[in-house]
Amino acid sequence: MISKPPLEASARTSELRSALHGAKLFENLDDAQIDSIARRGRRLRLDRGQTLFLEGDSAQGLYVIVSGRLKVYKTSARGRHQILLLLVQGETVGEAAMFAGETFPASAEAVEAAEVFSLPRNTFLEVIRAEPEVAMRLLSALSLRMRSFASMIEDLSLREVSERLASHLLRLASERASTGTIELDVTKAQLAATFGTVPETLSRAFQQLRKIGAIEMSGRRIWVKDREALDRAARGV
Amino acid sequence: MISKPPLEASARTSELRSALHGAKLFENLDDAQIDSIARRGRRLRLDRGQTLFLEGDSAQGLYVIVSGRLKVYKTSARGRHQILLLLVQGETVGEAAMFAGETFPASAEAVEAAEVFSLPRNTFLEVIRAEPEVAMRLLSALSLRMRSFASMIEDLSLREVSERLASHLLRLASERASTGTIELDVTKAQLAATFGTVPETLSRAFQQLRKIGAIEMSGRRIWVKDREALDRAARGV
DNA sequence: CAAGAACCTTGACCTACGTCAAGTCCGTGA
DNA sequence: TCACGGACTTGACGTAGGTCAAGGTTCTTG
Repeated sequence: MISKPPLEASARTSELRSALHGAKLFENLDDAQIDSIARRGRRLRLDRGQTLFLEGDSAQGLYVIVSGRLKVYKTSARGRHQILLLLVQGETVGEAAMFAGETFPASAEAVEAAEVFSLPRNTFLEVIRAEPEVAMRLLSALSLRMRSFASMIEDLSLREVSERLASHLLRLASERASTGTIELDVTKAQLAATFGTVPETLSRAFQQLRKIGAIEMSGRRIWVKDREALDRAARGV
Repeated sequence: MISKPPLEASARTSELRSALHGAKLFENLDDAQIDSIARRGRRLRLDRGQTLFLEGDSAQGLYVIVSGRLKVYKTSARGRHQILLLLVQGETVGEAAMFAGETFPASAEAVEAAEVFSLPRNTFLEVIRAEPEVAMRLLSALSLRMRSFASMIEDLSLREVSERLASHLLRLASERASTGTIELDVTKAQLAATFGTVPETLSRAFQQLRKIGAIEMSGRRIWVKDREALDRAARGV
């Protein structure tokens, strides 16, 4: 890092600034504030598969994803995984651990090479106290996350795997307001772990949706052939 | 209500004040502030089984439990229930809906006769803006709830019913720092719904723990006979 | 106190889904 | 070009746990 020429370093600094600006949490801060935050934290590079923290680690502060992707997950005694969150650029993790308890309730690792910005607990608490707007944004970020956790609980407890899959595909199809084509951006093993299941079962759920004519599939590319049917499958009808 | 003598009414007002004071959210506010809040909200009485709100209802504001108990739950298409939260005096519900989305993501009803205090959205937002400390407490309340949701997800996805039950009993046993006797304060049907299962399965899980000598049971009273065994059962060994 | 109505348990049965074991089909790198 | 590993699929199988039905026990309430 030290050996890199200044120009490169400055390019990367501005990349960091824009990433912090891009974080919903800091959206309303001005350049001076962003700079001050940027100066007070550290950057970390993570290779694919590298761990950011493990469940039970003491929580040092807040992490902002600058680039790449991370998963936050729980592991069972028998080695299965449940993904709680998939984080992309601009998202944050570790906020909750700062306000409740001293340790992380789950583990985090990079699913592809990533760069994260880590802000010490106290610095972040200062920012919150100085900028009520940041606190408000944090409240809404936590609230959204709670909502998504609540629906994961609902899914795990009350809905079948193929219903969860169908819902997920419908959401993707509408988000990417697309031609009816979806390109998965995660491996199916990861997708399975976000649904609380295993690759084999996910695979069978895909076949099930194919059999009723709701989708066609090739690799990670999926075509929605019959939205009505997909909708019915999502509702368990 | 109108027919009640003034003395009664004033007694009930002070009961409300002390309930608001008892709410972690408002702990640090002084009497004048509490009074101002008390004046700006409404009281609601709920009979056992009565609904406070349904999933999808538009979120009016914040509710503080003054007395009694409520459950917050999701319902499946097939009529099963998953309890997300059991709320007692001093706890609040509806905060998250105020910051994320317009509607409640789950339903709430009284599991025993209850009284709740309802504070309009805008009033609560004013309080938060005026009192950063309230925002901080709200952040920690949401963080704690997130943590508990995360562990529900873990339980549902990665642990068996008897493991969840054993953990739950261990927690109760240590909280009530007791003689090894636990008195359940919910019906077993409700307990089942908090574990994401049905009464029949919960009943069998109890028998399983009894069979290994971990507990003895009579009605809602449970004796922990072998803490070691219960601990092993909780960890799935 | 009687009579419901909840609540709880038990047995028989069924199914969704996890596990184990073989594949197949890539893409990458020597 | 081959081979190796990772991603994905498919089949066979076992089981946790959901459903249905029946019966017992404990609370409510007239």
